[in-house]
Amino acid sequence: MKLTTRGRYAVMAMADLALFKDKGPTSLTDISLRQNISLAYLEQIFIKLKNKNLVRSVRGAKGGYVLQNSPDEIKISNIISAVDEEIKMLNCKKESKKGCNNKSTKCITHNLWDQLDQHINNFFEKVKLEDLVRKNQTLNK
Amino acid sequence: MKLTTRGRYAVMAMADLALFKDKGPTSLTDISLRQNISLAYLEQIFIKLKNKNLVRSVRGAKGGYVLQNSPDEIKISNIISAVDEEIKMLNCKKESKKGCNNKSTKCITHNLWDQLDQHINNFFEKVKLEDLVRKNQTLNK
DNA sequence: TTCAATTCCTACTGTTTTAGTCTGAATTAA
DNA sequence: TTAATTCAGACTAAAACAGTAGGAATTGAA
Repeated sequence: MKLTTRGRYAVMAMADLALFKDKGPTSLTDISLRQNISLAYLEQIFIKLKNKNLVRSVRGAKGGYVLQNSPDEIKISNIISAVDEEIKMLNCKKESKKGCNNKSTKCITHNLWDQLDQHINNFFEKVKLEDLVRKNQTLNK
Repeated sequence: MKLTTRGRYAVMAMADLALFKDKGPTSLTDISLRQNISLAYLEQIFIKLKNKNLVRSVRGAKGGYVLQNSPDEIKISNIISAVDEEIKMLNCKKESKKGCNNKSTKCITHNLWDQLDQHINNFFEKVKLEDLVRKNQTLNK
């Protein structure tokens, strides 16, 4: 799991979409203004979200994007991996090509990174878009 | 917690040091050969480890580096943060300067990243250098 | 005393990633 | 027809990353 601001923007945008999901398609212009993210950058991000079937697009005037599933079905992990590609953050690629088999001193840290990666993935697997939106609403009270 | 190969190299090198700690100072040349990390790069990394008092240096011929504490007292988190500087991986800096107070939609993801960061820190807090070395030894059986 | 092994110090560099920008085309509601 | 939108792809500035290079200082051993 790679973690960049692009991933964070994606989560913010999807949360925004969730908040306004009852008002028809949400345009990127709106999200751009509300979340203060450059429109052109959002466009790039949404192409990826669309390709991964997380959102559906409505073209033309009054168009925008709509969530493909309900917020309680969308995992944060899906959003992040949609825009940030790679799942593994630090792996043993080099060593594994040279025959890393978990038995050499070189790969003494192999398991450690593996476990951490599982940890992070697990964390984002548990959190749904719905959780963020709910949290935001209570915070706004 | 930022996670790069530099941090991983640092952990590998420290683990190597732990494995050979009974044989006097370990030279970077040795570590370089055993762990297959460039000597010059190791030098840079060890300057930082030394500045953070994780290792002690012995200059001159037959010199090298020695762990400052016993492996069961050295947390992985200390090693990584020593060489990778930053603790926070993704924060709300921009927004916080503009008055992010956890109440705005903009910072809807604020808590999420905070929690994740705690998660990761917590993970590396629990693991000690000793754990890696022990694991390596059993794996070598 | 000399030499080789070592740490120490600092500057430089090539590559990749990141976070965008820019331009323009296609689509469609009003 | 027009304005609002998505779609597409090339381009770019800056930073980070991983590593190189060159040499100075220190010190154990021959």
